[in-house]
Amino acid sequence: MQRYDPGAFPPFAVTVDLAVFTVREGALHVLLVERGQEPYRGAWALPGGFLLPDESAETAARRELAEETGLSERTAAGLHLEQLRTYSEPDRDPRMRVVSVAFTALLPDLPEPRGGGDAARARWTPLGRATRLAFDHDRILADAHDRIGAKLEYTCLATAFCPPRFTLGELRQVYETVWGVELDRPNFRRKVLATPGFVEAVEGGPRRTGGRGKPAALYRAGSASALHPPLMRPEGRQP
Amino acid sequence: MQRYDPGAFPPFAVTVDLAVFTVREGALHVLLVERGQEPYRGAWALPGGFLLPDESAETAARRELAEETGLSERTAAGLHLEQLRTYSEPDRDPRMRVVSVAFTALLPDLPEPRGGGDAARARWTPLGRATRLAFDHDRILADAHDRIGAKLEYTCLATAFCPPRFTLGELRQVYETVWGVELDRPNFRRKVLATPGFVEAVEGGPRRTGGRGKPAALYRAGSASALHPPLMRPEGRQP
DNA sequence: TAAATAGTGTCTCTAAGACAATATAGA
DNA sequence: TCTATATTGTCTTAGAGACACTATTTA
Repeated sequence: MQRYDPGAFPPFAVTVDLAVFTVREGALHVLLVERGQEPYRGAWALPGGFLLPDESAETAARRELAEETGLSERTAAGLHLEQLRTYSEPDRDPRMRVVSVAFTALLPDLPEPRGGGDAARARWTPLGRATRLAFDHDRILADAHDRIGAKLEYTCLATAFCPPRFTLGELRQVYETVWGVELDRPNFRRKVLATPGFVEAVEGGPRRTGGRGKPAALYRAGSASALHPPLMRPEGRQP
Repeated sequence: MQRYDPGAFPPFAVTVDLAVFTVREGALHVLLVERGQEPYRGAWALPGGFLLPDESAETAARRELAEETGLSERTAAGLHLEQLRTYSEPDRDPRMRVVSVAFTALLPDLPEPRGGGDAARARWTPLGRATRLAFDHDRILADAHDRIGAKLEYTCLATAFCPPRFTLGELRQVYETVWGVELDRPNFRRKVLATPGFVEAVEGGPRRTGGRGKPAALYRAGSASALHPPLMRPEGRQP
């Protein structure tokens, strides 16, 4: 920022890439698009695109998210979106310098992406099959997965995976799916309810979680954002 | 990343900004440089600069860190450097679109930056007096401070603030300085020593921490990077 | 001596983990 | 009936917080 010589700086293209996750049928899914042009034509990639001249990366990410999922921009404006990190290796795009700001977004289980334009090529893909992606998107996706796993430990973010009203069973399944572990039901319940502002009880009738079993009480996301103390995943470490 | 039209993308300048912290005399200090050109001529700013055509942001950050501190690139290569986030508001630079990838670095207490070039304008500044910085650097600095405070809780990063051999008193002062709290000495000691790989005892003679008092045993950083369970700061929350 | 820091030991309380037992649904 | 889920409750244990006490240095 010191040597200031307008016009003499090396020009870069700046893009955003989105790692958009959801939990469906007990498996973590990520939103992928099929590339229509070279390079990597026909390969799957994270959705994203170039920043417009007067957009911040956050604004561009929210716009791309709305375009790719078919959500209204108004709905997309309320979704949880968070910067992951920026990828800037000189060779990450075969034909020019492209610096990409990556974001993660967590969505409740939504219908298959509809709508015109880019969304037509978008699909929810189980994380295990989201491999051999274009560019360095395998790496971005792995980083995003690590990040959300870690964030579930010390934030209330898991509720972003749930519909507006959810059962504690559904919330627990979010943790189990993202972490790939089984959690003790009674202990999970105790921990969640003992954390002020994590969830709030909702009147309305109870609902079944898995088809069978006793119907469960409904909750909505609370006002807290951090978890103190954290809800640590079992087995200590994971790096 | 989808609509690919080489040459038709909006061009951006890409820079790195560095929030370099150290603990001296019981206070958190940050490395600042005085700007020599417009805009913000004469104002203090975080060190940083443009990416060279074949550099990643990480490489550029390490190069700038070496230039600004006067450290050899070889020494700088071993220092802890971590991406904070990317700042891309359209109006963050008054004359053109500049996207900046911000990094944090943690250094042990070093002599005043020496060496030629940019380092001549660099100074360690107590965090409380690092205000009214150029561009959006107040915001970046605040984000960086938040981040390192949080990272001390669940990583072994505090040792990056210490010299190669340090006492537990020095390590505790790092926590107390960054968090702005007092920690119980015996409990801190118990926690650190009970975490495998956090620190390792070193033979050598004991050393005084604060001038007075019983000399303390020396330790060096261990091989662990994460802290399980975390070393939470008192009073629960801080946002 | 007093003051400051290092280090040991102890007690309490919270919270996590394990797990038994009961309740209510569908197949 | 059996099975699956929800919900309540109990017991044990690890770990954090508070704090007393001793040890060793400088002023």
